[in-house]
Amino acid sequence: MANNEELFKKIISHAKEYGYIFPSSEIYDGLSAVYDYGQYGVELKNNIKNYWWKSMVQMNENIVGIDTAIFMHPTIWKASGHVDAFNDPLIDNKDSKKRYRADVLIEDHIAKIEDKILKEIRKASERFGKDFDEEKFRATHPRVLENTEKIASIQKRFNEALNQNDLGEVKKLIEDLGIVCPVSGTKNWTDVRQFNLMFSTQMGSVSEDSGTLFLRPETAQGIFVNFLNVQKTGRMKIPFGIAQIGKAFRNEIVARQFIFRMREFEQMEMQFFVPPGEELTWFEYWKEQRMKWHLSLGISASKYRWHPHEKLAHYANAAVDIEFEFPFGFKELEGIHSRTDFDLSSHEKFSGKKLRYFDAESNESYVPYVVETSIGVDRTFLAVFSNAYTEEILADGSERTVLRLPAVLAPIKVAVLPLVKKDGMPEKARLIIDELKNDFLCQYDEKDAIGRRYRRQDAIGTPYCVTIDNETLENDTVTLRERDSMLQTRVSIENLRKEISEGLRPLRF
RNA sequence: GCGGUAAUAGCUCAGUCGGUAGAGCGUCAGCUUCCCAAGCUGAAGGUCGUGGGUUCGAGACCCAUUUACCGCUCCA
Repeated sequence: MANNEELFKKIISHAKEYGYIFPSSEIYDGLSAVYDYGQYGVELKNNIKNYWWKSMVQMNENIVGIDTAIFMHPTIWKASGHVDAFNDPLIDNKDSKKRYRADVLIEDHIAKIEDKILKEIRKASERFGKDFDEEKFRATHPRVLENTEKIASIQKRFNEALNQNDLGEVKKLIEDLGIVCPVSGTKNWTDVRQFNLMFSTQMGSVSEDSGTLFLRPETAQGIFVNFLNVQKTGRMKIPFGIAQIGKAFRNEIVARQFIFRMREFEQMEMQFFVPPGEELTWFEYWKEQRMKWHLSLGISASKYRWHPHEKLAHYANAAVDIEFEFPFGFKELEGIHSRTDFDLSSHEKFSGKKLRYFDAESNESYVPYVVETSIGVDRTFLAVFSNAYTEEILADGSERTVLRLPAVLAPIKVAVLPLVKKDGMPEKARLIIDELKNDFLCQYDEKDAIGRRYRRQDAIGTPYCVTIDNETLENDTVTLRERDSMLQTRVSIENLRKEISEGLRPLRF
């Protein structure tokens, strides 16, 4: 584990040192959990997005893409459940320094009272044997009645406090109930504070007439609210999907682990609309498709695993994560959720607009069910990057740090290197770059010994180096050096583009 | 958000008892070099995270703050 921590630190500093990721606002001491992508980082990130987009929109006739605004009507977040579901009231115990969710503390307390009732029931059931009537017992036994009423009154008080956003009352409830911290055993509580996962901002230039908006915490809602627009203008027939790549914002309590959990991040989501009753079949289909996509990058299958959700979110009837083995352990990379008709139905309710699909074949109209695939761009970046980082010892005992990025995702595809900086080799190299730069992002380097230049390209993950030597000047052939194997082959300049293209082709899936 | 640790050149780090800042690597310029980093010469690069304080004098001591890491806490 200590080794992995070391490795993770090295990966982070490599990312910075080689222009992949910089801490945001670094010259002003940085901004917590916000990062900028550098000159190579942006290429890798764009390549990841492009690779995903093609796999969805280009490879599937029935999937189209959209790009919706980050600002959306505030009611959307009521409809989606984000306003209610993501306001966690938090409270700290001053002695143990432990933090709890206030609602969980109260629910635990209720559960304890519930236990007492169950104990009475068990005792009575043993006493009366098979004549025992639980319903009647619950309705008549004085102590059980008393506890049942207690639970009801706690729940009522708690719900009222939450509905009125009265956090003082929540704290008072905890104090009145005599709830103690399970660790310190004391009642020395801080005030209850609301933690809202969504960032808010003001629309309108004058503060008095401005309305509060949220920065979207997920891109999915932009798809749902455009369901009809896309379906009608694209003449889409169910089943069909809408894909989107875009930024989302969440006010995480603790945002750590580099770019794994950032406050501003980017998602690649696809919502697939299906007839009611077929959602679990499609859920299985997309599970399989998405795993194939990951494996097509050539990363070892052992780095991935499934994580089925036991506790489902308010909108889902099936959910599974694809987890990746990051240097800090297996963590969620992508989620595949069967979201039912929750979102579209909810938007029907809140907007008053019908969000239905008329199926001409079956002659019926229904609210489609949705299967979602949702993957983090930044997490995929981190997965690919951390998996690629390799320190190896070569046969001659020397060390090499190489980014074994999937070639299709590598920022620079080809480095063109004159073996020496004379005899017309630099000029020849420039001509070759002109040949290649339409198809591949190229880099020219003539500084330092050739070996050092190879290592520099290894460090940024360039899959191919083309080297111009004396022979090149005689017969128009160059050496093509492959990053991972370090093997060189002699290739004629006119075949270069073809050779490189083949090496950049991803595995089919 | 709480507790602990840390912050010196692009990177990794040294800096003695408090006396005006150093190395290696990297970068840049030039030389050399026909294929896998560490040949040669030269140069640039630091108000020591930031703000206060103690002191004749602070990179070092004290306080605050920011950021990162570790442990809690939270995570649709």
